[in-house]
Amino acid sequence: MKKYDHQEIEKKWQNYWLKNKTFKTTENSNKEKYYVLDMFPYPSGAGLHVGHPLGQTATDIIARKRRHQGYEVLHPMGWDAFGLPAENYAIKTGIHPAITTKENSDTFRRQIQSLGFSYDWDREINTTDPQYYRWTQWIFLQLYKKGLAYEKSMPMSWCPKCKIVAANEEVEQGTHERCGTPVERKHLKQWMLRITEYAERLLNDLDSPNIYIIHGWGSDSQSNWFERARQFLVSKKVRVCVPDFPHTDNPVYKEWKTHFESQFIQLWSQDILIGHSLGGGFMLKYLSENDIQIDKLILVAPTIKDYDVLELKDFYTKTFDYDKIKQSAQKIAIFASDNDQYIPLKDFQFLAQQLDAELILLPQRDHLMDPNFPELFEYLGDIQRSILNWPDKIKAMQRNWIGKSEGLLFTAPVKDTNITIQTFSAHFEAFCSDNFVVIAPDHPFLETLLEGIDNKQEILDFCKELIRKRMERGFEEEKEPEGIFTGRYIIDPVGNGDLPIWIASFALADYGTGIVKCSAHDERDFAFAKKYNIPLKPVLFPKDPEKAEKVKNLEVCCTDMVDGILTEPTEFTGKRSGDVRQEIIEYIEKKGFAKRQTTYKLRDWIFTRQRYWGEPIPIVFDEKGQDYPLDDSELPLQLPEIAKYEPSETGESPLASIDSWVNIQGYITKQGTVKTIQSGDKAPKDTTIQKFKRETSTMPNWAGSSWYWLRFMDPCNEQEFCSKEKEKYWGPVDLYVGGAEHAVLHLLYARFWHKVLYDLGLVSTKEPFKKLLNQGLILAEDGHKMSKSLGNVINPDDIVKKYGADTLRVYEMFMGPFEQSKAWNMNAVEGARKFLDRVWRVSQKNNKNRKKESISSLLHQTIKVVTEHIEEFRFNTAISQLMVLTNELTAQEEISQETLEIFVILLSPFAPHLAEEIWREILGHTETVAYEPWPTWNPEYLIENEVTYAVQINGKVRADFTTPKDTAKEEVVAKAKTLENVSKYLDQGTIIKEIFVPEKIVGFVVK
RNA sequence: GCUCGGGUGGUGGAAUGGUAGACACGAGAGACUUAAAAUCUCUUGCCUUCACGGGCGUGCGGGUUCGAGUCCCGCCCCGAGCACCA
Repeated sequence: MKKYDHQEIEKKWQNYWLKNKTFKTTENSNKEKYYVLDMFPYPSGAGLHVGHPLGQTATDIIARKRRHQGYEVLHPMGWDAFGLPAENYAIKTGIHPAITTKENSDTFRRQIQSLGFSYDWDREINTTDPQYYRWTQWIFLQLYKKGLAYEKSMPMSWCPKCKIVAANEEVEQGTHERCGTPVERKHLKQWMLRITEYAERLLNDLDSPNIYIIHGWGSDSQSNWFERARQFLVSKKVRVCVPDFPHTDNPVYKEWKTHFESQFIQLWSQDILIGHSLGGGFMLKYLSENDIQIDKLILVAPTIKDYDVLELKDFYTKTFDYDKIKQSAQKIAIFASDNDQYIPLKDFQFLAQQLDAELILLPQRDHLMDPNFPELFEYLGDIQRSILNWPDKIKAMQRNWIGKSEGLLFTAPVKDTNITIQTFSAHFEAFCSDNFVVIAPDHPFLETLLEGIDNKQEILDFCKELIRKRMERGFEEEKEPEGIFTGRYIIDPVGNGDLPIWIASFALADYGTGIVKCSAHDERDFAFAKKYNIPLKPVLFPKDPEKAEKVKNLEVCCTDMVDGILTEPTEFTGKRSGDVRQEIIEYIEKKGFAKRQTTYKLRDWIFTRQRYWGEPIPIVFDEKGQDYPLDDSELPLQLPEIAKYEPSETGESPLASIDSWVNIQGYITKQGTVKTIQSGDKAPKDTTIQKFKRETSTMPNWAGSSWYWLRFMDPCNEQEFCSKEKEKYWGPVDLYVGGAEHAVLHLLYARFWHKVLYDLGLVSTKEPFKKLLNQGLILAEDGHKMSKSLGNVINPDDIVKKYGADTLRVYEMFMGPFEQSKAWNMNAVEGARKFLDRVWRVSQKNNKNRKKESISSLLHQTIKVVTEHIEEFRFNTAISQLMVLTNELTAQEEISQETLEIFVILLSPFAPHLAEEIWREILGHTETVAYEPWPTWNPEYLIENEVTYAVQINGKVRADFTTPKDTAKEEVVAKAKTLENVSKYLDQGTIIKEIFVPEKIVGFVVK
């Protein structure tokens, strides 16, 4: 027998796949598409580590299985190659980062190819390629033109020794991690992106919508296309509700309103309302009269007046509040026909105009009642494609990061001045206790506030010291808060008198308004007040008299709001504070003390780095310092060659030192963009040649990864970043797999850019990644993280060489649940190899003439389990099922061609080289196994002829027996009673209950 | 503190409320071999029993149920992420 020579086999088929472009993606619109994407790696000098193939094997298994199942699969790979390591290496060695990047990506490509992944290498992209980053720059310009990019002077961490701006993650405890020098704060102008403008949508779209379909006059949930639409949405796993409204022939608006509201607790801002005919009219009236925020309003042949039908009079006010409706929904669409027997076309046009709605006109379709409604279903399909299927953990992290909180904004005059300040409070239940105010030491308003105070300078110096200490502390929590009195008071709008304003070390300038009203009922505020002897007035007391006494004597603060009682104002006395939140808001708002306000923790995105190795920002400044976007024809704005990679003395990017690059001549086009011009050339008519300076900062390395999944759809397009047609076909990414470390930054930035492109009409979905999964961490054998310094790093090359790529793939998939961290185990690697050895031996027992098989039940069981478990990302159990089958086949003398073929196809996603070898060399096929149809299981074969019953006495198993499958219940129970170890127990009492679970359990309850 | 996971043999891990421990690693025994490796077969949660069997077992304490690793209530521990967010 031939030996299983993994080195020979794997090399052979890898070359074959590459040479024949076996995995080249085509765009066949007859097939259903599937886009499966890995988070593309940064090609570091260290090469691939064993964590990379974990996610990549999983996506490869899915991609291969989908190809077997007849999908058109997009499965690409590329390099996120801008970034610090290559630049730092360049500073040290003088080697151009492009050279390092190329070497590293070559290594990565070789390593990835050695694992047999089925990527389409014709679509490989690299973010540092000018043909790629011209589009990164182009998208930046779209943001700029939309007003989403702006310049702002920001304090940055500056290392005086390295003369370099350090990123936050490079600063450790106030010192530069590379050289240990304390960093300084330096104000530098930075480009910012207004991600905060999208905060609400980034938050809301994490939740999936509810869709409501509202029927019209004389119909119900089963009429027209409603039931089909419901089924369609249910099949796409969208929550949908099609209520039946009362008295449909004689509808009453009030009744419908009550009924509609009974269908939901609250309409959320991601919800979608679809109304047909009178259902549309109902929605128009409802949204005119109620303050509702929804995502989409879809009106299908809506009625906008009663058309003198008596029964409908109740639904139409004289005019709808079109502005209010417009503000209720993010998007409004109207489906209508030009030959509607009830409604004239001009009414639809009028409505579309009033609502700024998209009018989708379908010729000759009457009142749109046909159950077939492909246009609407396609529209709903687009909605469905935007709904996220992400781990709760990642969603929670994003919510946390966005950090929405709703509270009250109080406005108060400052005593002895003519200025007012605003304070934000999310926990205002104890507002009667507010006794002092704190302001952040770095609050920009501080100077103004202190105007006229005697010891102003002393206070400002103290603030400086507080800020210095905060920097030094870094991410450590403060042990003891510090502060100083400003000498100012506010006149409390809610009537607590004059409250002193303190500067407090714990107050944050960039959260809320940076100023807080404080009370005795917050642990931190309480500690601060005690330290500085600020008088306190507790108003909430626990029911426990002993505890209440302690609060009264200011020994402890009471943070337990639910048990507390608000003592003033009297309206609330005797109520538990947690129950009166809403009442308090109304009370305060009514009295005009404060306004509702929502704040977010999310900050705008600092989009510039003073570095060389990044995308140049395509902005220029005229001699007055006014900024202009470069004209599209100027893209890509290429990185110039440079002699020294160090940043300049002033903290500017190294690019600033290249005069010939920075200083240019050009003119302003009619569109307000700037085109450069060679000296000596003439400017077009009506324009003048001016001097400009280029922006010298580069983009952060998150930029290139914020849209790359779109480029994979159309990687060679020179006219657009991606054609609309291709985006419509491939988008969104169906499955996205990568490390959880990107839970917030990358995934939030990517969603942000995608939404901007969506708003510009350049992509068709609101969200880029439909399903997201994070692979678990692979730890070293000792359970610690793998690291060079510990010397416990496993290099995939070594495993591939010694055991083979298929072994590595099977091992990593068999280690445990995909999303869980797990430790490497060399013995288990050998176990995976032994499994493949056994498969190899089994394959030699192939007999082409053999027909019948005695193991068809197990075979079909295996098809079912492997098929289902791959889909559920339960690769470990899928493999264990293949092992069970292999062990059974090992016991067989010979194996039929058919059985072996099925087995090989099932194995091929996991161990593609071995599967291809058996498929071609043993089973004798001439084409690749990769596109063979995936086997299906026959439920009939799953049924065993014999079943085993367990017999339980009072829930404990006492015996078991096998019997033919169809044995009647009475017979099974009777047989169970005769068993020796059962009758023994039955004799000890009387049977008070018999339990029979078909094909599983016979139980007796004996007393 | 908040959020999200998780706790099952010596180990990694399996178990739509229905025979806990599939599959694999490790360990032990045997077959083949001069021998070893490889391969194949058997055993392997703990306690008890010559054996049949019995008892105990899924972090802890309760509950629901004929029956709970699984569902409910109350805790403990571990991991990850966020955190001076008013």
